[in-house]
Amino acid sequence: MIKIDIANALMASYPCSRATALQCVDLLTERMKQALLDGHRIEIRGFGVFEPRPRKRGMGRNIKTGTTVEIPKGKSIRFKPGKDLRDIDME
Amino acid sequence: MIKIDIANALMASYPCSRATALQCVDLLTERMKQALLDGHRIEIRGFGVFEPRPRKRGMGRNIKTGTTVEIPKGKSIRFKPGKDLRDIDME
DNA sequence: GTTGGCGATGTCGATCTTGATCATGGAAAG
DNA sequence: CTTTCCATGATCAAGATCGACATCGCCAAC
Repeated sequence: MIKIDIANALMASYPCSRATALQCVDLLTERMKQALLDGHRIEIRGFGVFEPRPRKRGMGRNIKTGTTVEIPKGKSIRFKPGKDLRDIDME
Repeated sequence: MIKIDIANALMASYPCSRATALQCVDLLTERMKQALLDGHRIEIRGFGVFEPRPRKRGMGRNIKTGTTVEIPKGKSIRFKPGKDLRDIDME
């Protein structure tokens, strides 16, 4: 599923042009992205929680060099699936 | 940031009632949730990728019992931040 | 059709995950 | 807007998983 599919889902419930639907999706993702970059946690009950976390790890590995490289950045976004998404049964 | 904040952001760009904005957000999250439960990967360039992954682990630990408990489930949703969200500098 | 974000690879250690419970607060109803 | 409801956070331990880097191919986005 890509952005267009989400837009189509929106169009199905709220009749509007595809361009409008895409802009809507883009707007929401952009807002969420900005909020995360701003360090805010996004919590959507029943879906999940996006949370910016400081990364404590400080090392990685480079294939070609084979040496341990330091990880300069110290943040990452963690997504914690909500109740509905955690209740997945393996098929 | 919670659902209402996202709805407000939508209302700011697309004048509509709060109820409509909330329904819109709820609709999108619901669609994404269903897609994930259906095993589909959701890829939004520049934001991130939601991907259902089979969990290979099969054990954990329970505090109260203090015993090793088996993890029955074998799936979880992984969110991989896109380029814009990975480029976070620690403040 | 063109651009460029994203996946996979390999290593190795820090991180995450699962479960149950109480408290907090997101979410929905009056 | 206020109140109620129930999902979510933290916790403990052990073990599996993720992550970063660089590059090419692929596909999302324009």
